[in-house]
Amino acid sequence: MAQSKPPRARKIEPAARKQAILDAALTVFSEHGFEAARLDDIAVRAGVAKGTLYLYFDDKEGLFEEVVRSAVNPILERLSVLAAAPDISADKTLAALFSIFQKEILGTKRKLVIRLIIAEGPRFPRIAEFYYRNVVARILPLLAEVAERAVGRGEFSSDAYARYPQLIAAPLLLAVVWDSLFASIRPLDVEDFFHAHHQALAGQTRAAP
Amino acid sequence: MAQSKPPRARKIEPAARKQAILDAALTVFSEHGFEAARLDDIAVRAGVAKGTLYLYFDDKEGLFEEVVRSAVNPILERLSVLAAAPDISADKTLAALFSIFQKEILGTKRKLVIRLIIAEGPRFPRIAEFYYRNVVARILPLLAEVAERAVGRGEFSSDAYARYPQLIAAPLLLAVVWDSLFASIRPLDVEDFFHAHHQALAGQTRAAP
Amino acid sequence: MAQSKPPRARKIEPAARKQAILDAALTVFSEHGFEAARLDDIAVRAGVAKGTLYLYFDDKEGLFEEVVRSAVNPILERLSVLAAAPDISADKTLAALFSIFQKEILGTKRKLVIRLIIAEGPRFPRIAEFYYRNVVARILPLLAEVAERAVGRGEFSSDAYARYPQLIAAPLLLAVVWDSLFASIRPLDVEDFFHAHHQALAGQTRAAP
Amino acid sequence: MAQSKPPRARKIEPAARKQAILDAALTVFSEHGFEAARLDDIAVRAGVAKGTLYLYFDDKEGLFEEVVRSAVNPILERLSVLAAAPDISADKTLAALFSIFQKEILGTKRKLVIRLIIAEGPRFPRIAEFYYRNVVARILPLLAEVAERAVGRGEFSSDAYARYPQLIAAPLLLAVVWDSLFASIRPLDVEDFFHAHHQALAGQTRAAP
DNA sequence: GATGAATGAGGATTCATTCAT
DNA sequence: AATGAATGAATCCTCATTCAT
Repeated sequence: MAQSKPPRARKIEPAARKQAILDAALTVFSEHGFEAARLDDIAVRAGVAKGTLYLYFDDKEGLFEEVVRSAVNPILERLSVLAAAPDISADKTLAALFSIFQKEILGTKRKLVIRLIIAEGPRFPRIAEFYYRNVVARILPLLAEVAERAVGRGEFSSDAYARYPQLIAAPLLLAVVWDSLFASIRPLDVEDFFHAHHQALAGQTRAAP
Repeated sequence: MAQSKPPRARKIEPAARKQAILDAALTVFSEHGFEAARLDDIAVRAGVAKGTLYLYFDDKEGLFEEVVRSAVNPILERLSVLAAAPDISADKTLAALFSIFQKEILGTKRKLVIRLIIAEGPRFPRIAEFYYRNVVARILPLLAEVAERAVGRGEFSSDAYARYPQLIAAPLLLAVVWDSLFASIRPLDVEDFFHAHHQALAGQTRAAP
Repeated sequence: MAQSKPPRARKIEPAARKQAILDAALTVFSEHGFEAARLDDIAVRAGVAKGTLYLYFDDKEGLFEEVVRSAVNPILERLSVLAAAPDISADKTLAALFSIFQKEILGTKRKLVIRLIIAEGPRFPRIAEFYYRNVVARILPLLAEVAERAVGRGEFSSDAYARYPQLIAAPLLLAVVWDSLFASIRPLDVEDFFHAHHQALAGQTRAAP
Repeated sequence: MAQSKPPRARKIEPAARKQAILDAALTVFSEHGFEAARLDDIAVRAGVAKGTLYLYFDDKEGLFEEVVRSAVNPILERLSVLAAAPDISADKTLAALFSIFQKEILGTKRKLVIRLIIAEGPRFPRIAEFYYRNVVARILPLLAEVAERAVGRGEFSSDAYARYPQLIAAPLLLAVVWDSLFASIRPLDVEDFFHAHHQALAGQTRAAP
């Protein structure tokens, strides 16, 4: 009866397995929120046993925090692209910003992360702080700088944008929230919306048709 | 040390009792989210027994929905004030809007409701729709009208605000979210922020100091 | 504004009110069993407030016991009729027994009491004992006496009935149980069933058609 | 005095564990009825944790139904034995029937199931129907057949038993009910009782002593 | 006496976490 | 390392009972 062991499923890279769990967790946390999310669902969706989760993460909270952290990383990378080319016109920078945001955030599951942070942030101060330090505190100065130059060149209609770059980002936030709450009631044409925002920033008026 | 139980609460106006429960529920739901909120906590905070909650509400969901509905009502009332005086200048209308928002929303627990809706809306479509129909769908046309007139009079720098009144509201949303997430890390001077937003809308630049 | 008090609902006899409660309780206990029966339902059905139940009965158990006791009383009365005329033929006595049982028990809510006793008796030993002393211990000797005379006269096919009068009563019990469990699946023609039982007791065979 | 928790139960055959739960549940349901039975008690008696019950059964109702079904199965098996030998005399068949009933039902916890069905059947129509289809509807034709042959051979005193085989079974039911209600007040000598029933069926009279 | 709002103990069920395999 | 059966703390909800009116 000597028989070699059945060909065991190809060894899965631990890193890949961890990523599979994070992906599954992002989906489930987004759908149900932190409390209502069930580790069982995450395990099933990731194709692992429930106990396996604990080999990669301390507990439900730890998993949640890593979900957010890991989903934020790609955002950081895109930011550095913007940051690396600060000399181009405000026009181009904004176009890039909106385009990146639309393709890399609204068009992916990462928009779920933003809603997760808004929804669960107050109960996870570490998450809120992490997000502030790594995203908010890095993008706002960038936007402020762009706005300052734009004001100097007359590209922006008001220097308020330089003092409060949040004004530039606010419609992006609104788009995310609108999409999660009202998409099925009244969809938002994000591209046109961002375009209008861009016009407003520049103080332009659309040519009469 | 036998201490007699506290005497049963004297006759309390049922409406007052219901309101006490709603107040307590708003606080607890806001602090913990729908799932993590414990009815026990709500009961204690409202000064009633657990079972009493069920005399006033069907179940946890029913209580949650009424919390949102009842907190939205005052907003509706303030809106009708704005709606009733549409002929004044955009300047004054915006000033009133920002003032009302700051005093009646950000300055009260009602800001918690907005965050609750963002956080739990996707899992309570009825809530999201209720909020859309009763608040969003009523305030946006109002803002659009103000913007249109303002554009006609040259008060606004771009007609984009007339097409997308969400652009006027977006900073208000950001203020709520910022307050709930980052207030302790970096507070936002809301008054100044709204003032800057007002300037941006008008395409004005602050006079050099 | 001197006005005589509104004509208050005619004072209800306390006895009548108590009976109304007992009637309602019998129905509800029968439908749901002791544990699952809700005092709220009983109160509503009796047309009184929940607290009123406690003016007439100690608690749920006390109410249950009185329901059974009071429903058993009429049975006792009918028994004494049978007992009072012991000299008639077994034939007539049995006919009277079956008729009474059918009309006064199976045809009324009292059949529910028998099932209640079977169902709840083990948890209410006082009830079981009460029923034994007041019904079983009184009817069985009666049946035994009838059987003895019937055997003497050759009216019964076996003296086993005199030793175990339960054999005479067993089909009555079966009829009650069958009715409560299987009536909707396969109804039992009780009249014919009792007639057959009567024949069996007498050792008779139905004439070929 | 810190005492370590008892070591988690060693690997137990799942089937055995399920059976242990069913056994415990039968006992507890019988003692208290469906509603009053506490799952806690069942779990403790079965030597498992509360949550473990839900690994094997959907909920309290599901557990209850399986208790009945699984306790009925052995009855069915005994029935098939009787059914397999239909050619022997009525005398022997009845003797076997009474003997099986006494040993396998009255002598075991299965008698509790019969009372459970009587007590809870009306609120569990599925249970009542299951019992009717699998036990009642199978045993009655068997008894009818036995009775018919017995009548033909002159072994039974009346053909009523062939028309209503329930008359043969009624004393068995009575024995179960008597045992559960009156055993402690006045025990029933079941063996003698069944013997008397047998005599009555045959129309025999006990020889004078 | 009657009422019914209020109470709070009790129990079914869920699910994060553990650990023997 | 991976599994998933087992655990039991936690929580929603019910309902018998009380008591101020």
